[in-house]
Amino acid sequence: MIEKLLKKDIIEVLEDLYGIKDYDLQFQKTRKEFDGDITLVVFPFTNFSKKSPEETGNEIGEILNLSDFIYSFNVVKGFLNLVINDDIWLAQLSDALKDNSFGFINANKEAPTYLVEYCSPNTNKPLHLGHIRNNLLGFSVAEILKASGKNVQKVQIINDRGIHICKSMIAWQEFGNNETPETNNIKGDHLVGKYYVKFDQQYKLEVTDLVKNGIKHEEAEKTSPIFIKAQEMLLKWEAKDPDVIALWKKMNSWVYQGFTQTHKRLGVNFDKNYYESETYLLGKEVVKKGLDMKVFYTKPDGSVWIDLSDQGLDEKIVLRSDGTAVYMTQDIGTAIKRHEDFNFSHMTYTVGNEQDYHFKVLFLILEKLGYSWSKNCFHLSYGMVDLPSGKMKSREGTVVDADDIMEQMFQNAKNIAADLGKLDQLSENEAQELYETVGMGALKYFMLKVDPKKRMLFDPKESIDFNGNTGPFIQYAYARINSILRKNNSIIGIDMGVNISDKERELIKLILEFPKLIQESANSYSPALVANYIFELVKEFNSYYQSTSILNAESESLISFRVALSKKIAEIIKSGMLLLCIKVPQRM
RNA sequence: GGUCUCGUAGCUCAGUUGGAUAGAGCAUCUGCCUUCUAAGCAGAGGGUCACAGGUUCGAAUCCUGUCGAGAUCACCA
Repeated sequence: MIEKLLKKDIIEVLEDLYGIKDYDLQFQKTRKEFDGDITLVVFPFTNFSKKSPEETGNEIGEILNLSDFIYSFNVVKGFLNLVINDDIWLAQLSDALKDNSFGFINANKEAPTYLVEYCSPNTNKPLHLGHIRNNLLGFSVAEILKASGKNVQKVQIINDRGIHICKSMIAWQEFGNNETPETNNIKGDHLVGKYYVKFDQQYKLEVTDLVKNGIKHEEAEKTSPIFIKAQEMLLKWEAKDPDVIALWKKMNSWVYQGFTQTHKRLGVNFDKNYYESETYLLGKEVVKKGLDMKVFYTKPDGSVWIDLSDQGLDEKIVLRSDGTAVYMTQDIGTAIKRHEDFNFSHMTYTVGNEQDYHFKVLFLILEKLGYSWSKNCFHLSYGMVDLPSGKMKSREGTVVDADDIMEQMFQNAKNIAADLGKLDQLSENEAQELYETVGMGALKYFMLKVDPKKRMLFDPKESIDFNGNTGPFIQYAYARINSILRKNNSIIGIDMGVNISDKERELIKLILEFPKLIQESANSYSPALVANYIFELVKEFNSYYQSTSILNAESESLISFRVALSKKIAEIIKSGMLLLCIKVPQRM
């Protein structure tokens, strides 16, 4: 905000002094070790001024210093450090205080619609830590986009059909003894996952047996009885066999109950679900159209392909020789359907970076088919969550289960609270709620503070931290401010004559960055920017809190100013953390 | 092998279109609760930004190459 005001003045000065027009100014925050608030980089002007960087900086500074904004200036090497007048900061803070949704832009009807897809699970096993990253990223990006003034729809596509679910179904039929979530008190998605594992075990046994009997390994993998049964079941499903469909519906409903529970605890939600069983046939029509347009071509065996070698990519199949759809076909169809459903301007797919290639191809195909909105489709490609031993592998039992880790975080929060003797003032219900808030806060912040693009490491042996750059650290600061506000919440308004300290000035500057930060994290689809910003704000506040008494300040106007400053910071912490799907406690 | 991504302190990570002496947290060590909540604060040590060139006033950031890690290149999803 301040930059905008300054910009006008500086551009004038540059034109008067050196005849420079419309130069793209480079501002940066003045580093802590120097005196000043905003720094203008003057190196680029030396070409025009024909003087040293120092002289150039001084020349510009002298004239700017006449302005009301500037209190003083200094030049170090090629950097012109500007000290802004305190009443400017106070006025800006005062404006921010009046704004109840500071930093947030409400989307009106004309605002563009952004679709955000995330989660998109298979229905044959429960969610794991990787899904937690996916869900949190997708949800958070959606919230950040909303905050930046977009209309947002959260969607997922549920991969509810195919050979994988048939494997669970067959294994349940063969070994399940009619076990249900109710009879054995097991969460539905875990129950179905159990039979998916059971299938795999049985399959391996059978393959081993066949190999012992002299059959080649490759052959054995294709002829094992249980594998054949699964394939037959898939065919029956596609033929809409009533018994198979009934079983399929029953087992999927178990899974959905489980997913709903997990999503609820995680705190994420969706505006619309797409089911692959309903969309897997979409796209075939489009392939025909694409053939007419000569975007695709047919091979002798009848399969349909696209040649992307001129874009540096390969040939890619879009329809099997038997005429059935592949993943790509469905995704083409689903994308088009979504555009019909929502007329979105942008669509984001939150999917791991192992599918980078797939989405590159998908967007290219949509473009070649003439869907101009394809250029606004974005693959939010995030890195895998790895264990110290490498990738999580369900077959090796190294998968970190989503429900387990959430429960573990709750227990950790409870234990730590007990160690710290925090239990006294709270009722049992309040205490339970607090453990949940803090435990989940630690987990979610841990996942979101890392740049989405980067792969991240999770070590199950070392539990997630509660100190330092963590969710609970931030929540604690919020609770402390709340404690102050419970004692004094009377803000008379900012006295413009109040003297502010360096720390207070730094805090005001940080507060004023919040609106821009939301826009930046929306533009870069990065909740990590929000996380790191809140951390910086809280760190600065904690230092201030420790060194400065808020309620015992020397004068009424100073108390009022400090309470107002703290309150605004608490508001930003709360609204910022909500963008990360993290709640903040009143006490902790 | 082709394509893509990544490599910053012992560990986990920041570092906005190239800018000043590369920053946090954890871990280690030293202090601070009679004062608004110590899940906190203040401080110390810890670096060849993988390596080598190049571009320029200036490079962790851009380009090229080398090494290392990962992903992907299926009539799987």
